Amino acid sequence: MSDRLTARDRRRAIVDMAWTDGRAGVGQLALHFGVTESTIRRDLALLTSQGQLARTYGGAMAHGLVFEASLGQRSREGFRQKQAIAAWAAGQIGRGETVLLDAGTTTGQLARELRDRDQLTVVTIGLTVLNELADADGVDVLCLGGRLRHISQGLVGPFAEAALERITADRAFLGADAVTVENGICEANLEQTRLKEMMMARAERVYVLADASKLGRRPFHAWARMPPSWTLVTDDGAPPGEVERFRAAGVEVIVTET
Amino acid sequence: MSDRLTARDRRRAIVDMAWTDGRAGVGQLALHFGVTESTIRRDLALLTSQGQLARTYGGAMAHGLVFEASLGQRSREGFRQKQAIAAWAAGQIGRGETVLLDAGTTTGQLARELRDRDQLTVVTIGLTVLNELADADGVDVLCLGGRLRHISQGLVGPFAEAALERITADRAFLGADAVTVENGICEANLEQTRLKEMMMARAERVYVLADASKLGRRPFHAWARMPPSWTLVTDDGAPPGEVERFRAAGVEVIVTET
DNA sequence: CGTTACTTGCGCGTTTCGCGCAAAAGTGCA
DNA sequence: TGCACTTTTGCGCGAAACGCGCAAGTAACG
Repeated sequence: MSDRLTARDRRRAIVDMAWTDGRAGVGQLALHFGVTESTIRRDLALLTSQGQLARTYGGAMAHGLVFEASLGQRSREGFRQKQAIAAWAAGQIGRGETVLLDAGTTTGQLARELRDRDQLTVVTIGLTVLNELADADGVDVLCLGGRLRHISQGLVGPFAEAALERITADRAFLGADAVTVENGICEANLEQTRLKEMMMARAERVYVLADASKLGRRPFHAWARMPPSWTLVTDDGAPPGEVERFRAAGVEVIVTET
Repeated sequence: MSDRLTARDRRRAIVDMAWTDGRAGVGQLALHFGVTESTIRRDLALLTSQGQLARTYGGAMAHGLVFEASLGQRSREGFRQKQAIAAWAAGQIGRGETVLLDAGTTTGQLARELRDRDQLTVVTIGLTVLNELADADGVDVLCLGGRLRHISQGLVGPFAEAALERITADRAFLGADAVTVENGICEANLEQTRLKEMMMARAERVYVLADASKLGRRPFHAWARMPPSWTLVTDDGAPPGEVERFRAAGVEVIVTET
């Protein structure tokens, strides 16, 4: 404080302070560095535009990375639908059960619903799921491991497959890029579909969580074969005809109300 | 929008919108719900006090869980030190290498330094590391899997151990609850120390990242045996005598300047 | 039906913000 | 060293956002 720092150093120090204390006030910072509040405001504006801080009234706060990453990009659309689907799914899970959770925003929502449970074991390959349950002391969380797919924030590959062979679950909740009556779950590549097939094989009951926008689409050409019996959970934006076709094919379909 | 919602519903909707869009403005919300900005401000104040939102200038944003979890509790103290240690460690890592990263805040910082790298493989059991690298497209990230320890945000157990047997790394960077000259790394239980021993065995070079506060303490009674040669990275808050004792014992010691 | 608790809109004074401008400090080059 | 150029800083001012109190309106409950 005795001598003035350069602008860059001061800005880095501001970020540090915000990270350390969680929050830093304009006046407090101005006093600390011996500069005007204007200067601090300019710094905060710059740092905010760089995404290093989040501006608050009268100061700034640090904001985590995961937030931007996992939420900002994808779960923008269809939050309500996913929320409704997740809520229904959470209702199916009883005490003492072991459930298998796929990667994805919907399963992330489901994990969020499970945060306050206890006597529950969650096995997952999803980073969003892990984060939601990071502080859920009552929930036993098992991560299968694997290579991280940055796009889907999920783990795939041999580690996950090897670990899967060593566990079973009461229920498996899977996401999907798309679902059709004829072929089942569609994903970007075979590595993912193989993993999903294995997850389905290791669970007594299989649920596919897919909001209405996922039904009937065929964006890719990798498909996971479905077990004899499974449940599709979607929202009331699903075309009734499409729902009927699934039911006619022997699939149990749950339509949640948003 | 045609009809007015109840206050509680509106507040829940606000939280949803903030989660979905990442951020919601006061004016925008007021318009959306057909109420005054005052009302919105009151809602935001309430929701903020409940910890559901973070207030910003002119609106509010959802604040992730990770923030509260990883920052709020632990990395408060010693941020600068950990930062310096992590920066030095990052400097050791070259292109094309495979590095093993332990769980912990310091290794999380190290991961942060590696976000912009490419041609780099990171193998880890730390949730903080995964989160830092979730969007690092250039970095191959492998997660070993295991049971999640909520306290340390790290994975332990058979899955991690089994996966470790199938890989090796150029360097391993480990955290520690404490380090002593006589016994090496101290942790809360044997499960963790065993995992650390295995990680050390699978890497060519071993670095222990421990800020000054960790040196010489003995908070627990589980110890990991150290390899013949390893490097201790600490900060300049370390007592010179302590540093000398490590050096006398044949340990390479790096003292970073904060 | 009356009481109670809650919610909402409005007005007001206060705090904070952002921007423009000119002085000061730092940077690079001959 | 001296000079031109860029960056940074302080200050003033109008605009925006904020919190608070009050009165009217609305839902909850016995």
